[in-house]
Order: sequence, then C-alpha cells, then structure tokens
Amino acid sequence: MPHKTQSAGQTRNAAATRERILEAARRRFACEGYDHVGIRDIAGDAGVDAALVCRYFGSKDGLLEAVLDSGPRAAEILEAGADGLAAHAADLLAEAGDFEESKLLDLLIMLHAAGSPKATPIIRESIKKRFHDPFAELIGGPDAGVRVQAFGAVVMGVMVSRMLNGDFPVTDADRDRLRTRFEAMLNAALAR
Amino acid sequence: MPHKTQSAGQTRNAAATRERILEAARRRFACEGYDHVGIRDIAGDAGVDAALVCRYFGSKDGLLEAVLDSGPRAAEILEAGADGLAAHAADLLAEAGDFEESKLLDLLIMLHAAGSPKATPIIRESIKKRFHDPFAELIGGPDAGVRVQAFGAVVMGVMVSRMLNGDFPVTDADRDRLRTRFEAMLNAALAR
DNA sequence: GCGGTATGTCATCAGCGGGTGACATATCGA
DNA sequence: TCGATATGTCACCCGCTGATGACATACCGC
Repeated sequence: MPHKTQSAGQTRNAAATRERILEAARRRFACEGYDHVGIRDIAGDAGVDAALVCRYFGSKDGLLEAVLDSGPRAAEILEAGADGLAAHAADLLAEAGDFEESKLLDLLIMLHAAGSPKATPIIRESIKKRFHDPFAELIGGPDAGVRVQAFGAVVMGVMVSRMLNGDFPVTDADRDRLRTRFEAMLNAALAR
Repeated sequence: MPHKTQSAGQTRNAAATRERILEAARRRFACEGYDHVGIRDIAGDAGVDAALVCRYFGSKDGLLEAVLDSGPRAAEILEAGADGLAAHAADLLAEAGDFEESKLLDLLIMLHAAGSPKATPIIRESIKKRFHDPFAELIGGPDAGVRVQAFGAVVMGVMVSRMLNGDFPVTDADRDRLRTRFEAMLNAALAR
C-alpha cells in the first residue's frame, strides 16, 4: 500500500473542499491568530492534506486573503442604519461569551493578525474595503473618515481589552450598564 | 584562533550588558512584536551572543517579563492626576509620528504581543499590576474597575487603529480636532 | 603573578513551518 | 471501456528559532 487513499470511497468535490478549508481557516485564524496556526492545522481540520491548501491558495497569505474576501461584508455585520449604529455595535460588544461565535468574527481575525508583518497589508486593505469605506459612506457628513476610524478604534479596543482581560464577570444589570457605556463611547467617536 | 574574543579589549560588565539587552529587547518588541523578533536579533542589537540572553533571562518569555517589569510604571506615564487624565491621554494619542518614541512604548509592546499564547499571561499580569490596579485606585469611585477597562480599551483601540491605518495625515488644526474627539471618547469611558 | 570564578562565545540539537514536485486515484467525456 | 484530467496524498527540502553544553577569556581576591 504505497499511498493512502482518501479514507475509502470519499467523493471528490473541489468547490466543497475549498469551502471546508476556508471555514477551517476562518475558525483557526479567529481563535488562535494568523501566526500561530500552521497550514497543517487547518488542513487537518478540513480533513485534507496540507499540500492541497498550498495548491488551492498559493500560500498562507493567499489563504488569509481568501478568507477575508469570502467573509460577510462589514456592512452586513452592522445592518442597522446610520442611526442605530452605535446602539447595535454596543449590543454586540457587550454580549456575553467570547466573540468567536459572534458576527464580529472577521474583526477578530484582523485583530489577531494585526501584528504580523506579512498579514498587515492584507488586513489593511480588507478593513478599508469592507469596513472603512462603506461605513464612511453610511454615516456621511464632514470628517466621515476620521469619525469612522475613531468608531473602529473603540470597537477594536473593546475587543482587545476583552482578549487581554477576559470577559467581564458581571450580572445582567452590570452588563447592561456596560452596554450603555459602550454606546456613549461610540457616540463620542461618531459625533460631528 | 579557535574562538573569537569579544572585539578586542572590551570590558566586561554584567549589569551594563543586561541593561543593553533589555533596552534592545524593548525596542524590538515594541516595533516588531514579540513573535517576530528572534533572540538572535536582540542579541545582535546588544552586541552580544544569543546564548547569553538565554543565560541571563532563562527564556524568551523571561526576557519579556523582565522588559515589562523594568519599564516605567503606567502611573508615571500618565502622571496627570485623576482630573487631567483624559486630556493628557488624548494628547499622547493625538501626537504626530509613531508611538515608538513616545511614552506609550510599553503599551505598544503589550499590544503587539497580545496575540501570542505564550505572552498573553505575562501581558495580562503586567497590565493588571502596572495599569489597571493603580489607575482604578487613582480615579476611585463606583465601578472603577470597569471604567478603567473602558479607558484602556479606547487607548488600545486608537493605537491599533493607527497600527492598521497608519498615522492620520492631517494638518495641525485637524490634529487638534482629533485630540478633542479622543478626549470625549475617553471621558465617556471614565464617566460615572 | 596566579588561580578561581564570572562573563561571553561557539557549535549544535531538535522541532516547526511554509512550500514543492512526484506520485496515486477518482471522475468524466468520448 | 478507456484515457485524460482534476483532485488528493506523500515525502522531502530548507530556513528559522529557542535552547543547551562545552569551551574560551577577562576580571578579582590573594
């Protein structure tokens, strides 16, 4: 038996396999960060050989790019209009549990990968295309760019803070006060 | 010549060497991030063999810990009293140029290292000891812990945003308006 | 001066991670 | 049915990194 076949009569389907790889990569990148996940890990999760990942996506960078491109656009994440923006974002940020199940998954990926020199340009472009530009258009008005950037800073900052300090161990009432505080911070960021 | 001596009549001084290593590590960790700096890089900057770094600090983790412990305490960074806290922090955040020369250097180290599984516990403890606890005592009042955490979130968030989006290319007037906005966000975080 | 110790260097190991080319086999059109 | 091609696997390379133990040499007490 010179080569091991793919676990007996497994069907072959490039598109589905590609999707499995992307999904596995998304989870891993979000939970553990770009640098600390190996291609072999992702391939293992997807039930596939590591070489295949390289063939499909060229390189690990290419994989990250594909993951970000395939993710939900930021505009869908915060589907509330310009008015409810701060409130909706505050809801998401004050939710219990970690962010790994939330709509902020892609932001988590970017946050984790922010320190990596190879990933930074990819992140930067994705943030601009999927977050900064559409949000700036959504809120409009003077200084839209700066205001969106400040808004993003608060969102990112809360996520970092939770990464570092762990979830706030609070009651529901506490959590609601937290939500209110977040909303105030976000509104301060967005204010004209 | 079996071994290369230390560049001729170099004097030996353990304390000074230790300090050089710490300083080199601080710069590297801040600029490039814990994971992306090798012991050899740091040793090279300090003009020393890599093995020596391991002997002095045990491991790379130990080195990070030593760097953070030797840094200026957060209480010195923001030496303004509880009143001017937000204003002073806003000044630092709105400064031109990168943070690598600023008083926020140690925060930059923590930010860069935040994604590393090995570094996270060290960062977490250092933040608590050098930032969270003293600041909470400084501002006092109800929910001091939560308010400080929100404050830290804004600071970290602005730094992340600048890491990702680059410095804001603005005029002095723009920068001042930015400073004002930061101050408002920080005050929202600190509000009782 | 001399010997012991502190300080510093070298050589090397073992593991990991990304990437590549040869090989195997399922799938599908003719 | 048969051969071509797409899909997947294996074996391997290479460079890098953290860490260790043997070795060299400056320094300091006597």
